[in-house]
Amino acid sequence: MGRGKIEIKRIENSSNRQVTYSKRRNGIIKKAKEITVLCDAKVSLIIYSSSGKMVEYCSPSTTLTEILDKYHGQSGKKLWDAKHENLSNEVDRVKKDNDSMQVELRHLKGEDITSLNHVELMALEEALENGLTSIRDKQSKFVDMMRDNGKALEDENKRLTYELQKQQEMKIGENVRNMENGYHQRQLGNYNNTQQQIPFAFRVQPIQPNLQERI
Amino acid sequence: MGRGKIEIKRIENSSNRQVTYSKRRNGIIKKAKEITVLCDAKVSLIIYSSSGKMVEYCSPSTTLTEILDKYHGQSGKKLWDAKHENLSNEVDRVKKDNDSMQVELRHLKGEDITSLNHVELMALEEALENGLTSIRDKQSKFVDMMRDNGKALEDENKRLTYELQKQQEMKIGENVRNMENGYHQRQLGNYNNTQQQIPFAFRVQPIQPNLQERI
DNA sequence: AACTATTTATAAGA
DNA sequence: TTCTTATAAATAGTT
Repeated sequence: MGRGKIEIKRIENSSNRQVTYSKRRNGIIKKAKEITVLCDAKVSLIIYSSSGKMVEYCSPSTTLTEILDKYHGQSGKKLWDAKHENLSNEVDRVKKDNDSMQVELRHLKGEDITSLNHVELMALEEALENGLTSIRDKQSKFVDMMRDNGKALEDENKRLTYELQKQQEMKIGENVRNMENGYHQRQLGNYNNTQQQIPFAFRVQPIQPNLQERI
Repeated sequence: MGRGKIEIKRIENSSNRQVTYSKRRNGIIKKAKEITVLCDAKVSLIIYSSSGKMVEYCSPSTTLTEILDKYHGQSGKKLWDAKHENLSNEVDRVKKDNDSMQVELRHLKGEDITSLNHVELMALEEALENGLTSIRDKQSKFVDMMRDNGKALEDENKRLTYELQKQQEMKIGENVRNMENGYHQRQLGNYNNTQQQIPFAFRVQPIQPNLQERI
């Protein structure tokens, strides 16, 4: 039905194919609607283009779910039963895994071990010892790090204290010289309040400990 | 398309409706086949007549299940009933449990602990120590039991040896008396083969250690 | 189910 | 994509 007759085989020209697809897709959907109205039929129609785009028609009197339910009943084919079974199996499998892990965990925590034999207990003991070793290792690294850090802070503290002392002494010396020279001092504060008298660039900044690991 | 134009509304005459249904149903299926071939499309078409009879077409390149999978993904509508939803959820939930147990197990085995902080490590260490304590406790009970059992066996052995000795001596004394009395001895065996000469009730039975727990 | 007049769908072109 | 139109195809009513 068109300017020329066409053979029913794949249209090789892709834009022609696309055009024909749109036209015929609309045609089929129209036909589906018509048979639904004319003949009281129920139709479910799902079409994917070669590019994967989907269009769907389902008679307004029903739903896809309902149609598929009937389909399931009449065709005898398993549609989602297979899926259901798969899911069920997966649940079972995962639950089994779960249980065995739960048992393992309880054993590692020293619970429910009455049923274990000597060899199993030995293995458990070894696993626990290994775990403990790893964790204590990690802990001791942590402690080392803290100690090193503390030491570094201490050293920095000493250095800063020394710097402050020096600055303070310098300042006092200068003031004394200024006073000796008859220089007018506007600054009348306590000389012990050293922070006020040190230029900003020399003020103590909190150091940022280079903790690579969380505390 | 026919001898006359028809309005698209339900055909009241039921036999006309049935005839039109057959014709148009075939027409749609033909169209579905054609678009499948011409345009590389995938089509799922399910039609129910008003009497409930079903026909189905599905492009040969695919399956209804596959189409419905895609549909499920693209439309976002849930075709699978509550049952499936529940199962899906359960799978997810159980998998989540699984994952967290897996992590816990690995931690207890001293693996993947870089991400843990000090407090978490302390907790882990404590758990491991508790586990180790339980298991060593159990182990030592087991050793005690073995030792007790060994001791019991030893004592029993001594008692039995003593009994045997006594029986043997009694037997010899009896035989000697018999010989002195001129009693005919049919039995000419070696007297050291004591087992043969002790009444059944006195024979040594292997004792069954009362091990309530498996070894 | 077959026939066929007519309507409808659509291929090709714009 | 959309419109146009010649033609193929579908089908309503009839036999």
